[in-house]
Amino acid sequence: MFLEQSGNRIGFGEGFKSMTINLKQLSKLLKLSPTTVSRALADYPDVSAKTRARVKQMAIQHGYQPNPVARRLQKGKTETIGIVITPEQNYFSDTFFIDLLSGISNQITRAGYELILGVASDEEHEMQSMRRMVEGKRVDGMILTLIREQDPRVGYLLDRDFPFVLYGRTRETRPYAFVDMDGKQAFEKACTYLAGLGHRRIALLNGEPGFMFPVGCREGYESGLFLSGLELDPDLIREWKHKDPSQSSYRWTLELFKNDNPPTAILFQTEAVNGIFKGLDELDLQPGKDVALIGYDDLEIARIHRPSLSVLRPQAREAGQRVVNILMEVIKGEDPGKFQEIHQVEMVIRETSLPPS
Amino acid sequence: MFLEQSGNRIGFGEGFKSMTINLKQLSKLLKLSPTTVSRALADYPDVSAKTRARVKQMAIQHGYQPNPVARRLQKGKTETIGIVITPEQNYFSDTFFIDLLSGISNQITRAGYELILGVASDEEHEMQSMRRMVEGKRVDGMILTLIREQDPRVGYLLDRDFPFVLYGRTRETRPYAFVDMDGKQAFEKACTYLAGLGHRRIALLNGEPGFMFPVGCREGYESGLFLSGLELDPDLIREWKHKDPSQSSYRWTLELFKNDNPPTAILFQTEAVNGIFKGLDELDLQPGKDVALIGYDDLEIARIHRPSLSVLRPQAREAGQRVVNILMEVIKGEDPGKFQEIHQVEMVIRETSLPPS
DNA sequence: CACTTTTCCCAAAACGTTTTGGAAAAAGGA
DNA sequence: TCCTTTTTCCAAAACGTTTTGGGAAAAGTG
Repeated sequence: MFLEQSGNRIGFGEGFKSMTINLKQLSKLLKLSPTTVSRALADYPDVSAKTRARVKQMAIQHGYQPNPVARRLQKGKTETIGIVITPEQNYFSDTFFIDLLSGISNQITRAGYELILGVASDEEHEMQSMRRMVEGKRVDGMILTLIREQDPRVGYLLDRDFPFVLYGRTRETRPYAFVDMDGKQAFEKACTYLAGLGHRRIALLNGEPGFMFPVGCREGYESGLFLSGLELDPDLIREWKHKDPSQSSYRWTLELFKNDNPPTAILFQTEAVNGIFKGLDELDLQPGKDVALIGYDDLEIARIHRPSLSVLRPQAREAGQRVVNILMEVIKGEDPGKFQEIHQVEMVIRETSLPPS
Repeated sequence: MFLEQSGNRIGFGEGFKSMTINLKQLSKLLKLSPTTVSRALADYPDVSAKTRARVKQMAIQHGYQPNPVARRLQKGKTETIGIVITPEQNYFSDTFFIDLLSGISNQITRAGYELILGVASDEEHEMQSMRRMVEGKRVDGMILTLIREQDPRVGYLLDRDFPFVLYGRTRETRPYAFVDMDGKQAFEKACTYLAGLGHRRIALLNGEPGFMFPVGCREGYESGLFLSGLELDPDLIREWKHKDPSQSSYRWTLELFKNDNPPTAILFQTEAVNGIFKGLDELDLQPGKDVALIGYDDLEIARIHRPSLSVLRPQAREAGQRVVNILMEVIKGEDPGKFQEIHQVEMVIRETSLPPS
């Protein structure tokens, strides 16, 4: 094997002894032009089957992979998708978000793209991180999560026609692409289910206003009550704080039971479950027995706890994959308004959804 | 403002109306060569202060930012760092990991680099994802977390002299760079503290063998017992399963108290706390009152729970920043063996570390 | 003034791909 | 056979930077 080393630069990793071959070297080895080699590997029809096979074999043998940076420059694409998360995002606290991320990441890899991650401490840095990606030409598209009702990020991206997909929805009249869970249908289902068991006082411990996801939950709750012929009692609705789900839901739980006519069931986001359990414990109420509970999101704690928690379970992985597939279409130039998906949420009945005692 | 549009390509985002200017256009505007503009912006001394100022002002005015892809190609660097996480990694389950990631991300951004994220479902895909980054020339360096005692990733990277830094340690004789928490010192401190309160039967509910972090915990535990003049009783040591911390720690908690001479205190990783609480509850033992508890990692549950949990608290953010700073040095060609940091862990005494009753 | 040094700028090359626009050779058709 | 079509390949340009290797003008020096 007389492999000429001469053309082998140092670089792409400094101390790292690059044992990789580039297109020019490979073409020299094959006694072909770089053009032909490139086109052979890309399955262009204007290279004969015989040489194509020869090229591919040699490419594999030498472990040739086109340098992605060079390809990106030529193609005028970064082949990169951006996402920004925030630590306060307690959303992140369990399997749900990592499942979403897992679906996103795998699908991006499958497309030969890269996922770059920003971690921002607050809303301002979140915007800043996104702008760096967009204006710095570091990504071809953005994925947004934990959407607010009025979300400046969406306006920003729409204004400059930059490709993006939301996981969630926002209040915005211009068309945009999103994948969302049908929180409304989910809470409606849970609410009618509980009413069907005989519950008449069903409370809602909802997410903090400002974010979009509690809106659907509330709609579903109200619709569920209505369908079951129950009155809406504002005293049975409370909202936990996003920055501190446990503490705030704990306080609201105590509050709910100061009611003359306390609830026999609570609907809530599973994030808030620790506070609820603590509150009930303090009130000497048994979860599932004295108070029925259904949470939104199947976090680990829901399965672990005794009694195990009945939940509404969104399919995070699948949603993540859809987000990416849609984003790829939008990047290709498809009309974002065509891609608006609302996914069903399944209900998992476990031990905390019994009839009232 | 007569901005010539002619040179403005479509590309870098397709439908996205690029309102950005490139070096050539900027230099034309300034009636200077691209060379001079580039060098002015990079503060080379061979451009006069006057033109440098003029260039910078114009660059800001037009929001010029060098195209990172082009720069990377020329510089022969990707300006990108890779990290691969696994969802099963329950490590990920709370603030600890996101804090680490936050420190990493911010420091990387500060350096003008990018963080690309892989999400792998298991060990095999973890390796595969890393190889794609390394062999595909997609990153200049790797960050590794959740290190195993025998970790094939480390050997792989050492073999090809590829820059990397571990958060954690492994069994490997060749020198490599790492940032680790002093788990040994932490558990020793916790153990002697409990012994100082009068506890004589201190149990260790440790992480699963195979990973590196439980090794230090155990060493510290043993050393703490020794320093306090206590005997090591193998019956007081158990290991929870990484894939299912809550369930396994629950079972081991019950097991520990079948002992004729049961423990009055338990040291453990906070990840396992739910199982322990559940086990104690079932045994009608009050956490903190009947059994002292100190966990490793200050997760949200530790602060929320009543009684609140005494913990050992590693500084994840700072560690993340150090990992990046070190990685930058290693990429520059510095000897990795020079960078081996062990960070102290502070102990936070809350309500579950009282003397035995 | 003549020579050297310093200051300031720039043209050209390079990074590793893909695309463009042929061109030579082979095959087909009369 | 001659012309047309098809097949197969390739040289050159382009993507947007930074670096290299000067070179002209200005400033110093004797």
